[in-house]
Amino acid sequence: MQEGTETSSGHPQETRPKAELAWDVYAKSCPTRVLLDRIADKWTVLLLTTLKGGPMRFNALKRRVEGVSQKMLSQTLRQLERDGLVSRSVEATVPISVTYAITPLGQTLVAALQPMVDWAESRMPDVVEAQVAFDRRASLT
Amino acid sequence: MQEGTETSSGHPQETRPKAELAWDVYAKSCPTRVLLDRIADKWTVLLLTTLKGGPMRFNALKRRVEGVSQKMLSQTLRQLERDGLVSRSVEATVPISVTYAITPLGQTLVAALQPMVDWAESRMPDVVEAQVAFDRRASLT
DNA sequence: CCGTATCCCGACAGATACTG
DNA sequence: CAGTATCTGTCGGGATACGG
Repeated sequence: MQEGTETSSGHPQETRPKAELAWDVYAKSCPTRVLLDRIADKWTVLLLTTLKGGPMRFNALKRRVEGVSQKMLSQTLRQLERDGLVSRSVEATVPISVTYAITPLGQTLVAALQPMVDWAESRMPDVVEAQVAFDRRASLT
Repeated sequence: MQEGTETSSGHPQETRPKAELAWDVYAKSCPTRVLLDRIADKWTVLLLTTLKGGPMRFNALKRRVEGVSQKMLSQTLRQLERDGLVSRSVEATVPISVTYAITPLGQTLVAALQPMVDWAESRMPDVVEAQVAFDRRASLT
């Protein structure tokens, strides 16, 4: 396994064994970074919001999200399970079936993310407008 | 320039010219992904919250954030400026001086991000606890 | 059906050196 | 001081194939 296995580091691309300060990103205790690394994950939010609608099986999720590879799906789900945001239950049917569900903790996260989503929906036009203006200015240089 | 130059695509790693559906990540209009790509950016939130405390010069920011390279700093700042979240003003002093400040729009984003930050601070212990439990279970396999 | 293991490429961060 | 240019290594993550 190549990625997503670090136990508690939190620095995705730490490649400096020499420095003793090891650039603790901003302050001594900045839990924001840790959370951010999770949210930054391409599929985390998508899966969490999807599971908010109710428990789902692996392949159902795969179909619903559509674009996620098996690798990323299982990888992300395991991450989420490890973080206690999603629960995994196995039923010993003939072809084994696994169901994923959002946990209460996961629900609180989704709720906390809502203002961000709302912001995106209401303010994104402003951002796009700003981008267009910026690009126009840049292009006529 | 190699990265962060795409004008309106929004898909960071689109490498499939064949498919006509081109996996629009989840739904037809999902501004969440666009915003997420911005927030996922390693330094965006950090810079935004730093600038919330008041305007700053380039090197001042570089010192304050500590860990960011010139490249990533200038790159991220330009992104933020393009998105209309940060403003850039140049004073023609002898050694030129440039000041960055957060815009009103940027402030609304920071505000919208606050619940997420609060969540991180209050619930992160739960997450860490879940991780420890998960890893214990995994290790004794 | 539910994953894990392997291969491989492109994106992107960091370091360094140079310019206005 | 405020950047840009380039080079390089590392890692995310898609495709594929295989195991329980």
